[in-house]
Amino acid sequence: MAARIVEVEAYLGRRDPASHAYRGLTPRTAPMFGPPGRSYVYFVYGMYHCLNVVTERDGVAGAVLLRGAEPLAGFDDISPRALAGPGKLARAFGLTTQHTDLDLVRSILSIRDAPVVPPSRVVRSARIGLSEHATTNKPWRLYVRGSSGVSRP
DNA sequence: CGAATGATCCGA
DNA sequence: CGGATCATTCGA
Repeated sequence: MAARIVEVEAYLGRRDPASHAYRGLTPRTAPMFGPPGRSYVYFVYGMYHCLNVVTERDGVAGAVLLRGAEPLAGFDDISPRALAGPGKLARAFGLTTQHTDLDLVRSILSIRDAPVVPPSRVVRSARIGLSEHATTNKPWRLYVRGSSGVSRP
C-alpha cells in the first residue's frame, strides 16, 4: 500500500504545551526523544491510532503528525477521503502501537521521496484539535491546497 | 489505586 | 455539540 502525504502538523518538545513530550519522557513518548527518521504511533480516545515521524536529533523531542494522505496504490476500491484525518490514515494502513519506534527508511513502514509541492500549493494554518490550554496559535499545520486527502481544508 | 483526559471521528 | 471507549498519566 502507498499513499501521498498531503497534511502534517509539527509538534515540539518541552516548549510545546500541545506536544506529548511537553511533560518529559514517558514510556509512551520515548520514541519522540529518540533518533530521527523513526515512527511514533500512539492510541487516543479509546479507538484511534495516530502516526508521527520523529524529526529531531537523539535526545531532543520533536515529531510530525501525519494527518492526511491521498491513496496511491494497493488500496482496493477505497474512498478518496478514507485517509483524510490522522485516525483514518492510521486505520487505512492497519497501524497500531506495535508500529511505534520503527525505522521509516528500512522497515516495513517507509516514507519515500516524492515530487516537490510548489509553495503556491502549500497552505499553513494553526493546528487542529488542541484544547485551549495547549493551543499555541503557531501555524504549524501544513497541507496541500485542494487535495481530497486533507482532513479540514 | 482512582480519576481525568485526550494530536479523533461520526452522527444529529 | 455529544458520545464512544480505553491506555496513559498524575495525584493521593
